[in-house]
Amino acid sequence: MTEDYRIDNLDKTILTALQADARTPYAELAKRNGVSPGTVHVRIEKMKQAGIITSAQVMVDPKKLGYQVCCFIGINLKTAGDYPDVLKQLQALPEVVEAYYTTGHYSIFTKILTRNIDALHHLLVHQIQSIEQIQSTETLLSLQQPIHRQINP
Amino acid sequence: MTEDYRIDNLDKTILTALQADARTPYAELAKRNGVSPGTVHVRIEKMKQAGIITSAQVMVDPKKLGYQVCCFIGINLKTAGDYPDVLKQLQALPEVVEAYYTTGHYSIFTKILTRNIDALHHLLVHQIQSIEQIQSTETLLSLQQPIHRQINP
DNA sequence: GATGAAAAAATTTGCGG
DNA sequence: CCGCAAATTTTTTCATC
Repeated sequence: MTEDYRIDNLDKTILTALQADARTPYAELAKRNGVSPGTVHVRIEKMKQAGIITSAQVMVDPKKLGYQVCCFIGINLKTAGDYPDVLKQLQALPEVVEAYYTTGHYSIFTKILTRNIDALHHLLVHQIQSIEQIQSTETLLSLQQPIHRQINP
Repeated sequence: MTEDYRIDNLDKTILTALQADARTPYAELAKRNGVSPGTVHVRIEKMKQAGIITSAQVMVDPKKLGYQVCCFIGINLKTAGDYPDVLKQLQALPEVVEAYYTTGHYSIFTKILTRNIDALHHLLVHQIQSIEQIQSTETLLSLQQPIHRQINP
């Protein structure tokens, strides 16, 4: 989290493996790379310190939790300066899983998960479009997500 | 990965903790919930079996790896039927970290990470717009991502 | 910096309630 | 289905190269 650090090849292979499976044993990573588990440990700690590794998260399948609908909502504000205030209100909606401040068509671009279409409708009308600083919204419904991966170190 | 499973309150608190930190010790989760580490283990295995937990991933900060630019590219196809073929070509581009098949403005909606604006320009012109089944694209540049979280179980 | 073995910690298993 | 505790595996440390 502190200093910069330029990763080498060993770091890269370790990182790639951990991006796929955060619980790959250090001994396994060590063997694959012809180094000792101690070295693997040191490298991982350095990448954490450098802020390259931000966290280890268990990933869930939203559908299996009952969140069947995925969509993007592009938002346009009445006034650009209202951005921080609107953001705060979006933050309070747990269905808003991502938000981006963007140039182009929209001021704010969000990714949304809801249990079903009714819930999306309700969220859109009663929680989002009712935010007074919002001028207009546009919804893109996702039918499928064929690509879902992390960047290659 | 096999059968359905309706999660209860204990599963929920375990899952929420692991979404934030996949390496929270089972003993810690057990203490927080007043159960034994063995029980925590059983619950986690069940959620894995049910496909609720899909993986544990180390998350990286793309900027720290030199990927300074994040954007979305909406793609329109000449013919809707070209979708599988175009997808295959997008899959081959590691900068395309997410792709969605969407209704609305675009046929395919992608999230892209590149090292800098020049790299984005190159990717757009020489790798994406040069795919012959693509009719048009629209780029939304992300300046900031103020919300980034997982769905609440 | 890296090693490798020893120490500490966490996970997994299986018996019994 | 849960808890306990033993057995196993993994992580972490540290003296040494």
